[in-house]
Amino acid sequence: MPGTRKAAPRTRFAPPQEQLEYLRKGAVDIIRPEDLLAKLARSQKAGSPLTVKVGFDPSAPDLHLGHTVVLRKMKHFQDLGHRVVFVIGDFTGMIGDPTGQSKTRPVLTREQLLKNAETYKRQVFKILHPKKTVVAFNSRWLGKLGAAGFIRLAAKYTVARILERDDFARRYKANQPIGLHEFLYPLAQAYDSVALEADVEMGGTDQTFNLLVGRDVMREYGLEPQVVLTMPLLEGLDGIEKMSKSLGNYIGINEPPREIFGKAMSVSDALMWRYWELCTDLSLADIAALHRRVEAGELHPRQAKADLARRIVADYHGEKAAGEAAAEFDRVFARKETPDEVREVRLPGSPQPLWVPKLLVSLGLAKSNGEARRLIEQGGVSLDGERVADPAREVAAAPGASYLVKVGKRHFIRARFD
RNA sequence: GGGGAGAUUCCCGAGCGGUCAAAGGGAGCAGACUGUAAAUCUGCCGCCGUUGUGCUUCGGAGGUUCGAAUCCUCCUCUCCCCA
Repeated sequence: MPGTRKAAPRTRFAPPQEQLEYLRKGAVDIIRPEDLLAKLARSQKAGSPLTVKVGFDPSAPDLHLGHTVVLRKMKHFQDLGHRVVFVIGDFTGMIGDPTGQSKTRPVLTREQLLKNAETYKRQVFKILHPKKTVVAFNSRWLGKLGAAGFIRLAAKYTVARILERDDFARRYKANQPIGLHEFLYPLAQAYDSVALEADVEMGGTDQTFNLLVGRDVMREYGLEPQVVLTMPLLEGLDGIEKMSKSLGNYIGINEPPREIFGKAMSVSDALMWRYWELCTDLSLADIAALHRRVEAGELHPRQAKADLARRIVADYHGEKAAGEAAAEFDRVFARKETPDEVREVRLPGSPQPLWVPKLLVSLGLAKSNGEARRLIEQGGVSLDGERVADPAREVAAAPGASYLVKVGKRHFIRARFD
């Protein structure tokens, strides 16, 4: 939508070349660097910022470390004085990004949307500058497009070009279904760039195709193509798949400090360097130095990892919480003691004794009596620090009774009977 | 519109009338080891407190059979080839 761009007060910008170097750090690819340089130069001359756009899916407002890789780069743009637009894809969310097989998504109500947007903001502003960030919903312009407008948009691209997208190509070859509407996703996203007259669009490397379509479509609408900047995808805790909520290999930035710490500690030694690089602000040179010290045996890898975990927690919960999480971790795992704070669950008391598997199920530590039983048989359950050996074991459940239940290495719950 | 192939437990994938709660792999969980891990090894991995000639599951609904994931009919969905 032309005219969206507000006339910003003249700002002083760093030399274009310097800005480019700063933005390059950590980026996988910039298409094309010379275009970016030209835009930066023009922006500096005019004293007006570039518009940098990044889109986010509205249905999953729980941000994890993987998202922060791009967010950090957005912040770099803000640091340089540019205008960052955080696009919430409420319209495109109806389609669902074809990246990976997405299931049919529920259409969100207006209320849910606003709620999700709030959740987003709360998390995103742990990294981005609140005042320097524009939040926009893409239904604002895509919703107005109408059927005719959409057809005009679709006419600007060809099936063959869409099929170039490796995700589509792969599915097509593998005889897997591709919904027609999925073809529209990249186009709708591209139209966001048209509406915002984006100078730069950023995303993970898996977004490369979508981002490039943006360039083509902008050209079709007579606009200067955006520069595309891609950031690496952070591997999840398993070190293989990309971090994602559905794979369960993520660290959510809203998770409690000790969860974040524990999860960060669980990454492999090799992967830890990747996290240092993509999830902290430590410079590449400093990370390399750290790496050398570990290689030389001067620094124990565990220590390096603990420092990493601590930094990550500190970013989202502050230094104090990070220190506590570290101490807690040490206590529970290194010294195998009980955490100082254990979640307490209240259960209705009864004069009848309670079968331990049932106790585990009502505490949510097992899905069925059978599973609970197996856990006991495998020696994974202890009560008040004592391993439960007998799956038939019963326990008094009179009001006032209380047990410290431990399942596996790190699930502690205090059960208290009322 | 015509012809063909297919839908199996979280995922991939075997099974093709009983011996199937269903091979194998992956994921997950527990135990051992450790530096928290990773790697490795071991065990578990539908439900049921009496573990059984028990119950529920193999896209959906019926049917054949003493007996069906396996055969038949219809339906839904997917893919391929032809038009």
